[in-house]
Amino acid sequence: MSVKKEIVERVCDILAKREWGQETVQALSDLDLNLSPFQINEVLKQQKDTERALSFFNWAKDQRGYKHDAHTYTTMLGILGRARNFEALDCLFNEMLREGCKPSIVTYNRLIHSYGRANYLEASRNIFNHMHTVGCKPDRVTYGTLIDLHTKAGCHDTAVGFYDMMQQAGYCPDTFTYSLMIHCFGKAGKLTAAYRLFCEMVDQGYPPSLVTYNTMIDHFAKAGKFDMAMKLYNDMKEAGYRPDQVTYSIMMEVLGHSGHVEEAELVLFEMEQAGWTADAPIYGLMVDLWGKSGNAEKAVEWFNKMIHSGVKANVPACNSLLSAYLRLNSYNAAREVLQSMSKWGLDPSLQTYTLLLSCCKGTEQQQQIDLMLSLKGRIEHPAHTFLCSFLTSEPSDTRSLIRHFFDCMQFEEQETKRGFADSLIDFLHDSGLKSAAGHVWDIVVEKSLYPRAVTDKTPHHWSVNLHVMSIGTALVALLRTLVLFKERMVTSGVAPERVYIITGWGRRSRVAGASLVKHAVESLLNSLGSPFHIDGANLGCFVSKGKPLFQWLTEPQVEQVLVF
DNA sequence: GGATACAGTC
Repeated sequence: MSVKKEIVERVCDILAKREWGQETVQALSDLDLNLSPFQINEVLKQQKDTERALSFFNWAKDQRGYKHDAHTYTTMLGILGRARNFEALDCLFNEMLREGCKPSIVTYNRLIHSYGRANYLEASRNIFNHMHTVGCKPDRVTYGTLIDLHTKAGCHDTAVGFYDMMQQAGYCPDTFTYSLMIHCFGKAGKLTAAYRLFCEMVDQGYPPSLVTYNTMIDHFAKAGKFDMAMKLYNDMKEAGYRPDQVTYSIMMEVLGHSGHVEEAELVLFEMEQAGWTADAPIYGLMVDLWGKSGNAEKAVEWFNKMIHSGVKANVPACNSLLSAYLRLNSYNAAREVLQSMSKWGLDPSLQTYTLLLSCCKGTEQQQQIDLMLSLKGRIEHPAHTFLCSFLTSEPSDTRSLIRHFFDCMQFEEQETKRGFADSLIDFLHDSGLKSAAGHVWDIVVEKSLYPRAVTDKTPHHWSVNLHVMSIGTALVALLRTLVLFKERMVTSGVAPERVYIITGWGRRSRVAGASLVKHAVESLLNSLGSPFHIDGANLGCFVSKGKPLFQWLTEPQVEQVLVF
């Protein structure tokens, strides 16, 4: 081992031994070394604990003749970003500038990533714009990071915008960026565009990576195009890739969701034969698949298999098991899952609470309601505190309460927050608390949790997309959006040519052709005598023209329904 | 020497 490497290891050992303190400082100075920024950086990279990393970083700063460089600052900024300590991160970045250390492209890329992963997307875009003003030219990684962040937030159009910008800036897409965009189009439901890019990358001489194959296979499979998924799976093997855990997970999920959970089990065994070991997420997937198929015995069997194989249960796996029991109204078993979680030191997540909330619906037996409430009350999650204060608050306080709660949930994934919001709105709507449900909808729109729900295809075509929502959320969203459309028409004085209400026709529901959302929307529209109708081949889409729509919206009995 | 992607709770 080189002397340089040995020094780095000795420093790491000292740091790992104890909490940062006087003893650490003494031990470091006993080494009597003049560490270079390179070595400091190597040490920093190995630090898992943010506080310790920062103490070491500050200690280094005080060493005689030492000065941090762009690499060490960047690494430290990355560590703070990962810990979501933005106060310290801003402070350190300012210090970097003050010290005359010029941020590099990597520094900016890390900042963009740090803010974006914490859902501060606007801050990410501001940094991107700031780069231009200081003459730092964004590179492929910058664009790739922004594409990924916006894809994850569901802002697919913005992601495409960054892809176009990247090409205008003179960068051709590479394997990495192609994979990102294929994922983006797939997530946006544009399978054809995704596959077109896949073919384009091959034509351009960029070989698809294992990740590209996995992504494309997943999107084909989720869209029900199993022949294409299978073809790519074979192509992938022909290209010399061996399926990895992700490939196997994708296959298992597809099989499970199309009613072939036993085949999914076989894939897991095949995966083990191929030398991979099942981890908590893979076991969790089996628990989930059996649970969703209504077989709680098999779900718990796999859960126990996980424990016995020495894999520690994680929160998602527990949620899957909990969900399996709740689905069958087995509240005592559900309670035991919650107790086990607490015993294992696993904190219930927002999803745990969402599951319990979704179960509070459609129950008329007082005994079941009581059981549910006792389960929910057991959970120490901010969501429970929020819901309790929300249900008892003065109407004038509700909006600020909701806003504050979602502010506290800043770091949760969009999808998770959307799931909670959906259950909450559905629950409130179902309980007859329409006005409260409307407030929640307004705030989640304000927080961009449904970036694709209300869109304008062109200035003359407006649409609202309800097809992934629960019934209650879809109805609340529809009424609120109609109010919005009406206000737009009033202020602009212009009526759009077409207005679309997209409900889906049930492709995603268990029984094809039976969309509960569509039926609920249809009855509401019919009961109010609306001008919306099914037009053309899309059975899940209601259409109307702007002018008759405006007239209808101003009818007194309609206005009455819209005010809540 | 420092930075980016795929599956898995709903």
